[in-house]
Amino acid sequence: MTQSRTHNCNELRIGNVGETVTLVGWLENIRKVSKNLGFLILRDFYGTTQIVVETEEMMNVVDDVNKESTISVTGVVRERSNKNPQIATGDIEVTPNEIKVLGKCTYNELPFEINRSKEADENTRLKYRFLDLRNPEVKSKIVLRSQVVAELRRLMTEEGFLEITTPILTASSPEGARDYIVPSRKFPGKFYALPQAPQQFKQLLMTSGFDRYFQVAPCFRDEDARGDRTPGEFYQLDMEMAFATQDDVLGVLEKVLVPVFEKFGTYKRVTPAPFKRIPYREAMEKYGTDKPDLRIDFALQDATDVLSDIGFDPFNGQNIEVCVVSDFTATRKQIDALIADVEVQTAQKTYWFRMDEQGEIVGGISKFVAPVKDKVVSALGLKPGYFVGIAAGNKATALKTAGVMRSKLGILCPDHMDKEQYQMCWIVDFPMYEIGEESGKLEFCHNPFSMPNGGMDVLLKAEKGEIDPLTISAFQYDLVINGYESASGAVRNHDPEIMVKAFNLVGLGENEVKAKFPAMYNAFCYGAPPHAGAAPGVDRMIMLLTGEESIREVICFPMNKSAADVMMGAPSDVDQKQLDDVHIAIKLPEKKEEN
RNA sequence: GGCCUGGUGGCUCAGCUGGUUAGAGCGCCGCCCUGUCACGGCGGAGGUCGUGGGUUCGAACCCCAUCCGGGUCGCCA
Repeated sequence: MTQSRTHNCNELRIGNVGETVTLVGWLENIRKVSKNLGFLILRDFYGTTQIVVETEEMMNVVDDVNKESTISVTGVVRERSNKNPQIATGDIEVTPNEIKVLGKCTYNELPFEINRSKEADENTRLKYRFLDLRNPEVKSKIVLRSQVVAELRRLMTEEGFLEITTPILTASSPEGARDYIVPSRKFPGKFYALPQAPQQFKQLLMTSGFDRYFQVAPCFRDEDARGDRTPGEFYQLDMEMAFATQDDVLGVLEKVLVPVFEKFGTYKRVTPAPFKRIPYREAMEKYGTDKPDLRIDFALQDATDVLSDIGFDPFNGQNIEVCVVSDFTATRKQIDALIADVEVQTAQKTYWFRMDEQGEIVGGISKFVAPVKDKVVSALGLKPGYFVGIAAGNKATALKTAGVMRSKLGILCPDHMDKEQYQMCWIVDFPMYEIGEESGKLEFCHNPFSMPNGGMDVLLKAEKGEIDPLTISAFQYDLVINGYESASGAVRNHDPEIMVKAFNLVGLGENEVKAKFPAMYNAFCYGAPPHAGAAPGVDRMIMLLTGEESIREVICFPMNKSAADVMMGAPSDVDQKQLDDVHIAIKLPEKKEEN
């Protein structure tokens, strides 16, 4: 390059008129008006600037350059005769003396148009992610992510937290998700694992005397993807505090997250701290989920008493949960779509009826409801214009199904859901134990690291049969924002005796604790501080801040749903030499019989 | 792994009850145009309709199998 840039493409204003400048960037578009008049749009990271070509020679230069090549333009800034108020540099244009190609785009046709890349097929976008990211709208999400992470680091540091990195190559952990494993060259037949979270390391840091730790931590889990869950890897704002209580952790996170949401959120209304704390059981009863969207202004109601015995077979002897929605205006078509939607998501049938403007029970299962109208109306407080969505089944199923219906109804009824805000709450008092669906036996509900509420006493009582272990809650909490689980944490069980007792209840003993968490158990035997922490998910936080519904939009180079990187071609074959080095023999799954 | 849904020029999509030459917009190429800004006008190239098999006089369309996406459940803090 003979001349480096003097300005970026979002910089020149009317005050620069007359200056000779050099701009560099990508040739976004050429609007050719005649043989010797054309307009080039030059785009760089910062913005765009119009270049006007007014000679046939210069036009010939431009004609040979494919769009999306990088070029350098040296010329004079001039006031535009036709200004464009839509763009920051719309008052001026540059008349070039020299146009140089810096990096040729050898293709005259692209896989998609840059400014409309979001409409293209996702695998194509991911394969050409470097082009996709040229789209300012796409790029802006990554820029915002960088700013948010910088702000989180600043605020955490301000609160006295140290950022400490923990190993990426570590030991496989027996709990939770499938591990990504890495073969060892020096230890034939043994494997490292990538951490699912720095959980044990951060607890060891507490035991080492670090008082407040955090890390923007990569976490690896070999599980299938979702719209809001990437396969493979994701990032957490992992944090832990020594000698801290649940209140201390929730307080810090409220202090850090509220300003971030206020500053970077698409919506400017953010739940003020302290956030509402909803016990797990109450959340299930009222919303049918442990991640309720509190932007929706109605809760579930139990209608078992009024509806289970109306002679409608699916309700017979079942628990009935209903969503009662006032001023309901959705069409029959929308109701059908809603019912179908809920059925797909829950594999459960749902039912409905309405009270029309004349006060008659109509639609859906009204035939069965109309005979007991008075009872139903008074029990549910119905008025003309009300809609009732119904789920039936055992208690848990009815609640869960009605919970899904509630979230769909919210979207359908703007009067009942003010979307343009962030509604945060803590779900607290998660149960410590549950009956495993497969085993039928008592199991840990979440992870076994959490301190039971009541400590040793409550475990001893459960052991003696004085209380039901299912009633024991843990100091375990989730942060829920607009229906997304956005952070999860706990007061940890730092006492080896209580830990062993907690394992005793699920039929395991000291040996199992030692075998599963050798380093942590050992460390806790040398004097551990009570400690507590949490881990907000960074990717999901950026989704909420940007309003994106696909998590892949907030990750710079995401894998596709099947956990393939179609741009880099990962996963890929490796040389036999590499396999030999790490003592790996490949045994492929047998192919299905071909007929 | 189960269920739902999709696969038609480079991109986005239409294509009816199976009917003979598979369309549109954008992009690309050529010509025209002295103030465009989603520039405009005229013309053109570009498709084995994901793949394999079947039904039929005839298949983008119907059937079977299979591959590849997306959503969802299982799974997952």
